[in-house]
Amino acid sequence: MNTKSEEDYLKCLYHLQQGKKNVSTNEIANYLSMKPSSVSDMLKKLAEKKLVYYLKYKGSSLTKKGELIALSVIRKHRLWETFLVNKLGFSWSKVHNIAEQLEHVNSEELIDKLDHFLAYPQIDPHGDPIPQKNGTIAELNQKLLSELKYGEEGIITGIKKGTPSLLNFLDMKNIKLGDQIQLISILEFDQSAEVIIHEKTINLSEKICSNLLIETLND
Amino acid sequence: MNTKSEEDYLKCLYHLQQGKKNVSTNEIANYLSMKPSSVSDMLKKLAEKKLVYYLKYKGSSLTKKGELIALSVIRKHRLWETFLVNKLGFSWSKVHNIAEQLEHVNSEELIDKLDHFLAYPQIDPHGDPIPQKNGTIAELNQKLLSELKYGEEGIITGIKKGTPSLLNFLDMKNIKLGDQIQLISILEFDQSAEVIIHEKTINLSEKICSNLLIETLND
DNA sequence: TCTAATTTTTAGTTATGTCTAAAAAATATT
DNA sequence: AATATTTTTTAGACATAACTAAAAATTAGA
Repeated sequence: MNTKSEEDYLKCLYHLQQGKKNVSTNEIANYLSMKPSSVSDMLKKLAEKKLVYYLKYKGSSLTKKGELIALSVIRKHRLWETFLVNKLGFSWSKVHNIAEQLEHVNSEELIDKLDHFLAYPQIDPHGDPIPQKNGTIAELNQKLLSELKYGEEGIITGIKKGTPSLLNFLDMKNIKLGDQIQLISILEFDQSAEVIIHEKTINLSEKICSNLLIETLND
Repeated sequence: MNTKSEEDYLKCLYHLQQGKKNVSTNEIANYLSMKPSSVSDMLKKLAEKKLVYYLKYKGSSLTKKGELIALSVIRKHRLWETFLVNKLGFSWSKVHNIAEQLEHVNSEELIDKLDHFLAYPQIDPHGDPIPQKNGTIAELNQKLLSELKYGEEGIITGIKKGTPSLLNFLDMKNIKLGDQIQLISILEFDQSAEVIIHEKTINLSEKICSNLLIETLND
């Protein structure tokens, strides 16, 4: 088993590594709010355990083994966030710190059963994909609501241009980040959209559709 | 905040202290699988934090402050066990180790919301009472099924004389430790009992009723 | 290319929480 | 009551994971 600290480093490396070959010691220190010297020590240790590639002064990256551990921690984090929002009624924005603790609870059976209880969710309430048990993870795929295909669904993850009037409108309709939304059709005469949200069909104007960012899954 | 280690000592002290004034260093060491020297060190530290009373060579006991922390940890432990069994479908006997980890997750809001989600349970799946938020805790109150009042309910927590044939019978009926049971009435002619279990009414013979231990709550 | 600035590592320190071994106190035995 | 046994504490060591300060390597600038 790995310590909480090791898991935090692996997860951090996973996030910082996206699209790069190597991550610098300073970047990690900055991300984790630690001193570079502490990071050097830990990288040496993780390299000995064959969880990261590490060349002095040249940065580090995850090995396959390290990546799988990082993904399993991220999986746990995102499943717990889904639980906190969907089952306990937490708001989107308050779950991160709690999930940071829960992600280090160690029991494979617990995570399997939680996954089942949540009906095998694919995306967490922030719209991030949940890694599967085998380590596969769907790619992020953010589009405007107006760009969805008919029938396609996803999670509202952002607002392109957040004018107060738009935010007010969303607030009034009780539409929040993290809500699931499905596009039914776009009406030809005004480009407004029929969507299903909160299990009801409503109509959203073209202006709204071209400002809501939706996270969909690749098949 | 307190460390996981401190919380473990406080909880241990709470359990060992039941009915006694003082707990010896060796008892604690034995319970926690640690060396007495380690326990001495920690007791000194907890005494400084005013969580335990501690007189060298004379044993230790919880202060009011320490007791409240112990109760809050036990509350978390038992709520999580209830969640694991009732919501995730774990068996009674496999939840302890997982709850030992979950009980140290630190978020008052999380526990409040979990309590609500579980519909404010009073007893955990082992039949132990769940401390309330304010630190009150119901007394243990184990009786034979045959001793319950009509309408009284509780949780099956043990078997007085576990003959194989009784265990087989319970197995066949799918009656397990941790199941909720309510006594409806006892029939006069053979002392057999009408009970509700698993939301169905069934009849149990006198022999069974005088061998099943039921944990009830005091009002 | 040679120095200056930046990044990274090493060396040594600290706090937590465990351990072993030895000393001290309390309890039990004769 | 004096000694033996048991319990408990103290003293010193170790691992983990952070830190500071200084040294070394790398990168950037003139």
